Formats: sequence, structure tokens, C-alpha cells
Amino acid sequence: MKEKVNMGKIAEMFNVSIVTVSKALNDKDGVSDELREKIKKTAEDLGYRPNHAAKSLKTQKVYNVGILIANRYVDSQEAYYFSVCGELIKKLTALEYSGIMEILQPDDERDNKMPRMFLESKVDGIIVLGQLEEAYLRHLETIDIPMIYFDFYVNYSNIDSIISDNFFSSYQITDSLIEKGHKQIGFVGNIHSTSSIQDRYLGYYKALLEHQMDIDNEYIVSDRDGLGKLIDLKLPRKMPTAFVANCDQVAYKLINTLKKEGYEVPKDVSVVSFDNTIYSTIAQPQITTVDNNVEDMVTTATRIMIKKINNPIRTYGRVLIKGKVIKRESSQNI
Amino acid sequence: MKEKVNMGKIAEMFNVSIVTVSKALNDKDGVSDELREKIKKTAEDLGYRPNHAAKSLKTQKVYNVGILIANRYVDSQEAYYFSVCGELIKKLTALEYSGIMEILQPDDERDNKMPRMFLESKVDGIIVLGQLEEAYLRHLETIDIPMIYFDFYVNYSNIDSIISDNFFSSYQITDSLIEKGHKQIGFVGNIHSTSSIQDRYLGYYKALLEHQMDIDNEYIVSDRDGLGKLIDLKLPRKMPTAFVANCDQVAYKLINTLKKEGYEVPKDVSVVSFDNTIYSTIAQPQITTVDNNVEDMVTTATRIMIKKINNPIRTYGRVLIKGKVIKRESSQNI
DNA sequence: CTGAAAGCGCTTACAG
DNA sequence: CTGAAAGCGCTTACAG
Repeated sequence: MKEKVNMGKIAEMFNVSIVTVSKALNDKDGVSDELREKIKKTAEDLGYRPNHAAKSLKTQKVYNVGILIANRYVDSQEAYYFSVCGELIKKLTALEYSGIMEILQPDDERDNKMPRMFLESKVDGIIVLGQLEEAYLRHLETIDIPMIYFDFYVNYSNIDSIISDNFFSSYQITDSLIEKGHKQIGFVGNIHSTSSIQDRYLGYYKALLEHQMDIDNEYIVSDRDGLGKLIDLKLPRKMPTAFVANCDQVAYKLINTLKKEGYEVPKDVSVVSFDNTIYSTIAQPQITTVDNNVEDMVTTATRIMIKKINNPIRTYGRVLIKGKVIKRESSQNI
Repeated sequence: MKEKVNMGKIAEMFNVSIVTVSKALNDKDGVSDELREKIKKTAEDLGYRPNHAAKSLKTQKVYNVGILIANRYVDSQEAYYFSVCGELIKKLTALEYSGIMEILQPDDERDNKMPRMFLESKVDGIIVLGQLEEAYLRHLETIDIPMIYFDFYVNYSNIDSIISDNFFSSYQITDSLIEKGHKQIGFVGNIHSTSSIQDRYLGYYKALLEHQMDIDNEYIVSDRDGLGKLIDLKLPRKMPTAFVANCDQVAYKLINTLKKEGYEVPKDVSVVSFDNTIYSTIAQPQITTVDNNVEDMVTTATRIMIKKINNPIRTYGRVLIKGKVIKRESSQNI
């Protein structure tokens, strides 16, 4: 275990060339099965580990995928992006890649500093987890290795995106409220804040339109300021019978606000939301929500990334992944 | 941006050798300041990125640290280990290292499969985040790169550990209750279950001893069975005026149980706990707890890891990191 | 089936 | 201050 063992050492032991050892260990043609097996066994016994750097130097691939995530997404106790990150890493490992995670600091985002893992040629491609500032993204898009945006997209750019089908899911869950007999349905979220909130708003709107229900601006409640910081919710004077909240955390806040003002959920007001995070289960009552189907998103993202690494020309556009409605106790028939 | 630029190309442009370019870019002696600046500027303009693999091949270091974490710690919505992981990665980045995260699957843990990042020589050292099965750890300890256990230790092993000072923190927070005038103080936790609960129990005991307060077995309430599964809490018939709970989640349960039985917190009974997790803030009232001081733990772990990479002989033993008491509303003067 | 040769892009002594 | 030489551990044509 102490002496460094490399292909040369194994080659010596068998009186063959390094080329033969390389072929044997990498399951390439040109070695007899018998010799291959013996070499493999010896490598195993000696605890041989291929020198990854040497391989990379020749193949020009490092078999690492970078995961870039802004500090603001990992700061809170809520850990949606972290669990996505975990899933990404599992999938990458299964595909013989490793995941290098880097957290983008606010200063670096402002100063357009490229990720270190890119500058140091440590990754073959980058998955950007969660939206970044526009100026930064424009700068980032000048890099010459494959990139994928995960969980967001930007209008002006051609970078492939993996996103949950917020529009369709929102349409579905709003529709389910309408089917339960609700005719006044509000929406909670700053619709100018992120594309995901916007899409959810539009899906909600589509459901209303299809049922000839007009949108009432009174029913649209903002949840955050321009910088994304959550603000206190101001309930409408005229109350709807149901709310579609743009995420669980806000739905959780909404339910508490409603209770404080004397409304019962779901008896007086139904609440549904998105993301199926911890907030949807610690709320009283537990919240009917949409699970983003992270599993599917992650599988798709890693598969596309590896295809792009092997063929950088190919593009995939915006890939929409359908969510699943999780029925709980916060919504009921009217 | 298209043509691959390497040191050779830059050397050509200036009619100097690759050695000179290398020295210039790496701030080594042996280049005139003037030339150095010109080379650096050109490298920047051309978007030169050093080939990390080539550097590694020579230096025998990859400048990556692995973070190994069992799947069971990242499966739940609660994300303590993820946030630790995030902090580790930030610190590593600041120290010019990258973090490669790998999630250990249950099967691989059972089958003693070494982490891929190790087998593929992608990391210079490994930080193990959270306890693993004993047999697996014994196997893991045969590897020949530096290793650190984070947030746990094992009695039989010599691997350096970074752990929170549960004993001392518990002593401190119990002492703070005594200073508030409490004389009957209970402890909630199965003291035979984990070393962390045991240490917290002993710290609690030490505080009582120092104030000549006898321990009353009636006041010790178990919280989980032998397998770690949480059980319903059985309140003592004779109620103490305060409880030290072994973690926030159990404190949260305790508060709800107390309320159900008609006790007010903190008016009738004060409650303090450990970990400063989401449970401590969603409880009503919010819980006085001990923050593990992840910041300090992480700083220490990364610093030690890098020292070990540069000098693998040196050992650091069990490093205890002090926690910080976070005062909230669940405890008060008697 | 086997191997000699070249080379990936750097760094590290060492000589001038 | 500058550079020629050697070499890190592999893989990839290519020749036999």
C-alpha cells in the first residue's frame, strides 16, 4: 500500500509493455483474456489506482462536472437546491463522472468572476443550479465548455435549460381548485420577480381563462421585494375562497397570516402551492402542493450534459419536466 | 476563445521559453517584472486557463478534497449535513482547493466499496461527513491519503476528528438555567443511544454537580428506542421547572407534549436544547438552543486537511469545537 | 495478440 | 534573469 504502484510496475511484473497493461485494465481489444484477467487481479491486489491526471492530460477530459450555485440559495435552512445537488451528484457518479460543487459568492457574481473550477480546467461542463444575475450569466456564456441551466431559463440566451413545467403544473393545480367549485381564486407571488413565479402565474391564469373566470387584481398578493427578500403578506380586503401560492414557504406564511386574521384553512380558504418542501408538511394543515419531480429533472440534466461533453455542437433547448400534484389537507370542496 | 491556448503558445508570442511563461504566471522568481506583467496580461486577454491535469501530473497533487457523506444523511428534508457541506466547499475554495462531493449508497457501504473519487485519484484527501458503519470505516481507514472525520469520532480509530464540544456546551446551557434560578432540571434523551446524547447528558450532570444539585432519575425522560426511532415522551409525575432536551426536534416534541398536558412554556417549564435547527425556530415559543458553530468546525477541518495533505505524518486527534448558546423565548427566570 | 514511439501541458532541478 | 532537458503516467495511432 505504500509504494506508489503504476502501470509501469505492473508491466514489469508480467514482463509486458505498459500498453498491454493499459489495454487490459481498460477493457480494450488487443490482450488475451487470460493475460487481461491476471493483470486485473494483480492491479486489484496491489491497490492500483489509475492516475486520473495522466489520463486527463491525454484524453483532454477530466470526467468532472461542475455544479455552480449562488450563495443565496444555500444560505437558508431550507435546502431544496442542496437536495437537487445531492441527486445530481448521485446520477453523475452512476455515469462515471464526479461532481465538483462551487458556491458563487455575491462579490464574485457582481464582479463577473468566472468559477474557479472552470479557470482551473477542473470540469468538462457546468450545471448552473438556480438563476444568477443577468450580467453574470451573459459573461458566463462566453465559456467554451458545455453548460446547462437547471431550474431556470433566460429569454435572451441559447443555453439549454432543464426546468419544471411550472406553467402546466400551475394550470393543473389551479384547475383542480376550480373543479372543487372555487370561483374566486387568488395568487400569491411577486409576478415580476422570477421566471418561475411568472410561469406559475400564467398557468394559473390559463386555468381561469379556460373557465371564463376573469382575473381580479385584488386577488394577486405580492410575497417578496425586487431583490427576492420575502415581505409580510397583505391579504386582500375582499377574500377569495382559495389561493395558489407560488411556493410552499410562502404558502406556509400565508396560512399563518390567514389564521391570525381569523380564517380557517381549508374551511374558509383553501391553499395550494408548489415544491413539496418541508414547509408543506410542517404546516397545519399540511399543504396540497406540486412535487417538482426532481428525479426526472436530474436524470435528464446529467444525461444531456454528458451528451454535450461528447458532442458540444448539439443543443437541446428548453426541456420541460412535468410535476406531480400531491394531495393533502389544505384544499377542499366549496 | 476557440483555439486552445497553452503556455507554449504564449511563449512563442514573446519569443521566450515555456519555462519563463510558467514562472511568470505562477509568480515564481526568475522573470523580470516587466516581462511577467506582459505575459500575465496576454494570458488574461487570450483567456488562458492552466491545464490542471498537467500540473497535477507533475506535482502529484490534484487540489481537490473529497467530501464523503452517506445517503441516509441527505435523504431527509432536513439538511444539516448539506449546509455543512456547503460551508466546507466555500472554505476549500477560499484555500484554493475544490470540493468533490460523493454520496455513499447503502449497498456500497455494506460491500466495503471504496469511494470512486479515491479509486480514480481525484482527491488529495477525504472528509467523512457523519458517522458510517464501523466495518466500512475500518476498511476506509486503509487508504493512503489523509482523512478527517467530521461531526463524529470512533473509539477504536486514530483518524483525526472534528466534533462539537457537546459536553461543554451542555454544561454551559444547563448552567445558564441554574443561574436563572432553576433547581429542578430534567434531561430528555435516551442516554444509552448515541455518544452525542451521552456527552450532552454528562455535561448537564457536571453543571448539576458543581451546584451541589443531586440528579433525580425521575427527571430523566427517554426520547427514542434502541434503534434511534423517536418515541412518545412520558412526562414525569413530579414536574421539574426546566428541561434540557438533547436536540431541537425532541425539544419541539416536548413543548407540544407539555402544552397538551396544560403546561405553559416557559412560564411553567423552561426548555432548552441543541443544534439550532429549523425545529428551534418553528416551535412556539422559539427555543433557546446551542448552535454547533459549524463555521468554526468547518474552518478547522479544512485547515487541518490541507496541513495533512502537505504533511501526512502529522496527526491532530479529537478536536473539540465550542458551541454558542442562542437565547430565545423558551427559557426564563424562575 | 503485443509493443515502440510520440505526445498530452506542465514543473522542477540545474546550468549558464 | 533565462532556458534546455527530463519526466510526471498515461493513451493513441501505428507497425509488426
